[in-house]
Amino acid sequence: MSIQNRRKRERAEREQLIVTAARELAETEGWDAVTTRRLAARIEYSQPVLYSHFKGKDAIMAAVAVQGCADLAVELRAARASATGTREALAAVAATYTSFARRRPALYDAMFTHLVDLPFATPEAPEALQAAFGEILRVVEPITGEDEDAGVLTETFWAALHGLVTLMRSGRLPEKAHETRLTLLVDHFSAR
Amino acid sequence: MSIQNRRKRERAEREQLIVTAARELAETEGWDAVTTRRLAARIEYSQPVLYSHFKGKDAIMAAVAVQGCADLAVELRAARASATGTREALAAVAATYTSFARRRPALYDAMFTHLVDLPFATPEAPEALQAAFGEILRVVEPITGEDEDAGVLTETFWAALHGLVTLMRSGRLPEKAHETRLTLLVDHFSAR
DNA sequence: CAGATTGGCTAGCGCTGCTAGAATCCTGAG
DNA sequence: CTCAGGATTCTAGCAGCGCTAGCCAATCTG
Repeated sequence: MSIQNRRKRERAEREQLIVTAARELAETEGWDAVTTRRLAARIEYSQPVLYSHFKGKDAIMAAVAVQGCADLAVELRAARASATGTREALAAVAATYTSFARRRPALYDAMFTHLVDLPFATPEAPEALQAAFGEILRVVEPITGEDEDAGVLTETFWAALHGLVTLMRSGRLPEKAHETRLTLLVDHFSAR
Repeated sequence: MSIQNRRKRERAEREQLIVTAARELAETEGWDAVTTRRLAARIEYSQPVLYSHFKGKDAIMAAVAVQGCADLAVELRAARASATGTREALAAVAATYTSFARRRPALYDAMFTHLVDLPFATPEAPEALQAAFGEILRVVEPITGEDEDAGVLTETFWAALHGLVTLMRSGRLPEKAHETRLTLLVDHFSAR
């Protein structure tokens, strides 16, 4: 019995090792550098071992994405907690969100840009993902109008943040005016 | 002289053929299906011919993207022209923008999602790109506040649209509430 | 200790973007 | 009309990709 337990534990550890290695490699050299060969070399196993844990490269990215969601949720929660007013909380969460995306671009891409077959807007979505969304929801709720749906408004606000981040990161929006754009967005959402 | 002219013309025609074939292939089967081999077969030339016109696959995508911008600019202009009030114009352009992205996802990706080394927020940006941005700018200008910059506000509004589109297309936002989100966005930007 | 089973590895498939060098075609001079 | 020279296009191949079939060794079971 205990032997199987140890085996299972070792497997889980190795799986975590893969996810961590993939994240680190992606964060330092970008996702293009995360090839199955390099990843296998990094964890000091052969390629096929990866496939005994994950269906394919996309599944590994998905696993990294889920962990990223947890990280993001933690940061957003802290931002929300440290802000006082409703508008301040919205601004703080927005700033933290975009900051996260800029500090950890590879992680952000795995979470929200790359095509990963994760369930998103359903109850089956990973817990960490729902937690991150929930943090945004909590600061959007207070600025939701009578005839508005807080969930849908949160989606809209989130999308706006996502757009700002991705367009800026790909060089389509100048970095210079980022703060201004963020302020404009928060203004237009919190003003009544 | 005339012979060189003919050659130049034929070269230009072939280049256009490549761009068109790439766009068609991408629109019917996605960018993953646009390999240099398939593209070469489609235009009935060998692979290296592509590289005598473009630096690489990315450059071909960039060329497709520029044409796509022209298409988008035309649609946005029509939408703007057919709307009456300021809020209606904003809503019409927003709806047309998201509609374009949903109708022609591959084209949209080449323009705004994929990494293409096109100059964007500079005077060197392709004319078609500036035209498309200008169309959005023109409907945002009237809703710009006293202490706001129309250009930056346009960037913000555009980013919001982009975020809505990309998150929805990747399955991260439910398609169902799209219209509602669009309305919310336009409301919050046009309301004073 | 012998046999069954699990698990990892080697090797390889079909594909990718891209390119060096051979082959072919066209042009313009004699 | 012929033919060298230059431009142009093609064949063939490189290195690397994601992924997998099948072998081999270590481990567990009776």
